[in-house]
Amino acid sequence: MAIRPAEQLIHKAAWLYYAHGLRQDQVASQLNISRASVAMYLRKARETGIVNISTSTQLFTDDVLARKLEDALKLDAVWIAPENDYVLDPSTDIAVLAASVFLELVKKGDRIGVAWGRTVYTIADIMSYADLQDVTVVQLCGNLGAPYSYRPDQCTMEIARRLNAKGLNFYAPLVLTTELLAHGLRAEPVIREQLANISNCDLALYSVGTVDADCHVVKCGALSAGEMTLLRELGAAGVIAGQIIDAAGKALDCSYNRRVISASLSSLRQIEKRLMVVQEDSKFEPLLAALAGGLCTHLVVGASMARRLLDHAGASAGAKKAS
Amino acid sequence: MAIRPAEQLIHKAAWLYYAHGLRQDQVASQLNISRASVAMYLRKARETGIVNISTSTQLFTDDVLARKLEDALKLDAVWIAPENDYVLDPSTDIAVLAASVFLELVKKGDRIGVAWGRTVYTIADIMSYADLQDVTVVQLCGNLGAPYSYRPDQCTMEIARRLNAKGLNFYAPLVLTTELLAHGLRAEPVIREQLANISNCDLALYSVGTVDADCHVVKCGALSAGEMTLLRELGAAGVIAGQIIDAAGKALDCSYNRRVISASLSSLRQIEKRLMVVQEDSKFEPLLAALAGGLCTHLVVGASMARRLLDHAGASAGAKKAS
DNA sequence: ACGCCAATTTGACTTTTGTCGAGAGCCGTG
DNA sequence: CACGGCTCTCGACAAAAGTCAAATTGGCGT
Repeated sequence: MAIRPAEQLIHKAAWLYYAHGLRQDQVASQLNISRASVAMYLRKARETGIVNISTSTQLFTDDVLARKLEDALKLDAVWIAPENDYVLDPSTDIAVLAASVFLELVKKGDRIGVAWGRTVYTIADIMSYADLQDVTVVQLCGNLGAPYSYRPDQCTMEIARRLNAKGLNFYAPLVLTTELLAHGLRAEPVIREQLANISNCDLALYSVGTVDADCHVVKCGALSAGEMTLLRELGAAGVIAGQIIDAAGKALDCSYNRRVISASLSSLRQIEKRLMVVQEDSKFEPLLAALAGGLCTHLVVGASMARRLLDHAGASAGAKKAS
Repeated sequence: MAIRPAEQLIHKAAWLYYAHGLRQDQVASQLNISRASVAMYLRKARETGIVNISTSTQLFTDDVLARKLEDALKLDAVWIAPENDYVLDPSTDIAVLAASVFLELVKKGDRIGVAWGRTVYTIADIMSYADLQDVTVVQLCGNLGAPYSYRPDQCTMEIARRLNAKGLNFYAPLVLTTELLAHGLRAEPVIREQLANISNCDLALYSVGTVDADCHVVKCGALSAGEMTLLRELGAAGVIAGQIIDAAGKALDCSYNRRVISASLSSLRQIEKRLMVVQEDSKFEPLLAALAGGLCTHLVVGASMARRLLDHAGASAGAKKAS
């Protein structure tokens, strides 16, 4: 192995600056380079993850609203991203928070299941680097050949890369044309093994999808808008790991679900920590469905969604009491 | 436990600054406090560990180890050859690394002192070619007529050849039979000049030798095994450029050292960059002696040796603190 | 061997951050 | 209710960090 002077220098600069607390000009004279170069190296160090800066997310769990939601929804932990007027896109806030939360939840040696979607990919994209030994990131559901940049395998690999973990991909289409074919494919050893191992995960990361005519699964071509309309009439309430669930959080009894290659809801429920992240307020009903189905133990949402959830929980509790 | 408002502010400031990348003045206006307060909160956040800044550990194990060693041993630079399970001979790795380090340290117009030994010769042997004008390679110690392939003059000439540099040899025996003769030879103009010029070197390359019964100097016939045993009882701890040093890195007061024609330790210490390369783990004690004697500013070792050195440094630091 | 291109490094400049003393608010006490 | 003693906050200045065009270096093709 040839030594990489650049990386060597970056590392030395980062070490002296962050671990030793030297100033940049001191680092510069130590390494016989200009201070400007030191500044550049330090930026690279931050970008490449040679140094990690992480902040505690305690603030967001200590929120009164978060506590109330934990109680109301019987969740292990809830984080609420505050609404900030200075940020253009509140959903970014949620993703940033989710990334931090995710990193806090990951432990050495964990096996992590990752689903797919814009939310998950956004989280992966802003997640800071870490090096967690023996962590394995597994893909929870099949792929779609769609021209989307956030394919399941990409989400998995990107997160694995950021954590310096092992990525375990799973190359099957998310949905097949016939149930028979899906059944056969699920029986394939390489697929079966992957699916069987999902319940051994320690942590899952997913969002929930809507069931609109222009929702994610439709855009990806897994379903046509017409089929989706039909499914909604049958009770479709949300999408979890590529599967349609009803308002109770159960897998909808439909041909589509039977043609999907993905982690079963029951295996997902066996994962100890199920981190659900919801960015858009429009996902209220799908989220309720996922919560009803016990598909979530840890939740990251925005403040407005949190309030809606709490109102809803309060209202239904009140209704129950009244009845 | 509800956190106190002050702590809440610290968390918020830390979050906005570190996770969101806002500037301090933006954080200040967001929280309706002055920027000065923000700066103070951020310091508190770092001090109390609400934000964590860490340099990557697993991913750059060897680099981190090197930085720690630099700190512990007060060296200018340390390089650590990683341990690869797939390489049969780890010492080759060290030599390869040492050769590139050496080439990096050489500057135009430098004068380089080269000692001798298997390590140095191995380095010379695998060193890639370079064209360094005005570089002069000088021999640090006298020759031995032994049938070894790595005589001091060979090491010097080989390195000079590789660098396309001028080699300055020095034809005197390493050790003479009487102190008087050694004294006389050292006074010879041609020898004296060479020795006097050693402190003008910019870079030195050497390893350290052991003081076993079958060590290098014994094998070369400079000393008999019996003499070496005696010397070890007198405190011999290692061999540098043909001279015996004690555990403190000082030249051992003995007849042998007085009969040696070599660069004095004090002249070696005047060389700005002293690159020491140690391949064998068995050279631990000799290396400690050389380090104690300040005979090394740049160090290339293997990972296991590095760990031993760090353990030792940590232990002695602990002992000092305890006493 | 030569000159050209890309990448790196630098010095000078701007912006951002750290620090310090002054002052404002708060609370228990006389 | 006025008064110290206390902490917290602010404004202004000094120090440090970030940035960018220009210069240098090193590699590569002719």
